[in-house]
Amino acid sequence: MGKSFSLPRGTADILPSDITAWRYLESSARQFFSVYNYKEIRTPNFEETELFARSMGQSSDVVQKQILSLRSQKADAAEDSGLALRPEGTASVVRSYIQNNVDRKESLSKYFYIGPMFRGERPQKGRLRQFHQMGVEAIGPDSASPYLDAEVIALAVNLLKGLGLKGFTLKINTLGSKEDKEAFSKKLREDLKPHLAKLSDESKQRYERNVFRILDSKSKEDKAIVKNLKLDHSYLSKESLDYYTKVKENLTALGVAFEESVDLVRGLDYYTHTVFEICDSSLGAQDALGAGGRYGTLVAQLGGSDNVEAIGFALGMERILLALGKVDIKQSALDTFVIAMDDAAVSYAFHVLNKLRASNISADMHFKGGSAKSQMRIANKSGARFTVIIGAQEVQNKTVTLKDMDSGEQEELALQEAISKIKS
RNA sequence: GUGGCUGUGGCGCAGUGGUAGCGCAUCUGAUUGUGGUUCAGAUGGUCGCGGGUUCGAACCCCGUCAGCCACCCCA
Repeated sequence: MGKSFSLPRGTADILPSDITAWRYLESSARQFFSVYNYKEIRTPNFEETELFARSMGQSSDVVQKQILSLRSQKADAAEDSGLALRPEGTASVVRSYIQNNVDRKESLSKYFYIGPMFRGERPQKGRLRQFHQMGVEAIGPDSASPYLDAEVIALAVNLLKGLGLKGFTLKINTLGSKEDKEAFSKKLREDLKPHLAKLSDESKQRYERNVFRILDSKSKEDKAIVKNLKLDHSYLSKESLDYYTKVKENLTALGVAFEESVDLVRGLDYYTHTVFEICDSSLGAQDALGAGGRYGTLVAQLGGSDNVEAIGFALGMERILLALGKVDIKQSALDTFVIAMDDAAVSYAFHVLNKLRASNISADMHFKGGSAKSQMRIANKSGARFTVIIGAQEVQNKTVTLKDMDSGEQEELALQEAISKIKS
């Protein structure tokens, strides 16, 4: 026996027994994306580390602590390659958009992606180091429309509903323009200053690094202080407020229920204006099924044109699956299981197996033989609708015995007859 | 990254100092070529890994790895 290996921390095998749920999730999602006219894009699973730092924000925890860097064998052992596994999808999609000069080809591009993401966090329920997200990005000079904000949010909500989820809530907020955001950040610092001593240690750090995060602190003291600030949208420009009002009107028109939450902020720097979050309380601490928002300046920040805006969201697929619980979808059953009653019948049974498959009938058999009883047990466990029994008699008569596993009835037939019966 | 809890046959668990059991699953059998129920029997574990204490450890101690829950962070 050699050394045995186990999964790297925070990763998971998706076994055949899990696949049904995954495929259900993916195919429903693709259906929704297609209905909303979003096209699939596939980007590499790794990029230049700098891309993530510039997009998500140098100070964000994801960039500071959770990036999994690649190390080149050619370089010194200590030297990293400047490449990193992607912690999210947006940066790559925007990079690709810019690199391919898509803004010169069309005024609005609607993309979706599905794939693995990587973050070096300590694993817990709903949080893995390799996890999967599916998301949408609408990018282009024409993307600055409150209708598009509503469309993107509605797509996320309807997709989750379509999967059968019910217990989730949508929260929305606006951060305003880049200028508004800066003004708010300043105001927040001033308002919090008198309370600084009473804030939790984490929030003291947040005060310096990213004040907004204090707003969704889980500490009781912090919550009380934040509540007392009586936050509102008074720092917003009229344009930003009007835009936000439009988004809400459009959501209502689409029948999308939402909660407004002035203290909803996102951890990544690139968000401006509309932000939203979809939570499901059944999930525990990691309760965000998905989140997204508008990013007004990201494209320019990454070297694209100034007039190109974007909006998008990402959904955590493992979390959706957790929230769905046991997905009850019938597995596609095996059509037939072939049984050889004795060694002499095996080669003819093998021939029959092949004929069945050639006729597009799913079929399997147990090559190791064994008693008729044990083979029948295996056939039963396989879930096959029919058993095709081959013994001396069938070999002699060039026939097969076809047994219906539900009714238990069986009859000896020519192979062609059996095939048409299975297909009917 | 921090704290708490956990780690025993494939799975779920019991066993808290004298070298391991239970349920499910698996396999075999219950008259000659036949399943799902039932009955009888059988296989399977150096008790996550590495040290230590002890005459003796699954059980106590230390370390380590992994999982879970919370913090943190975020999808």
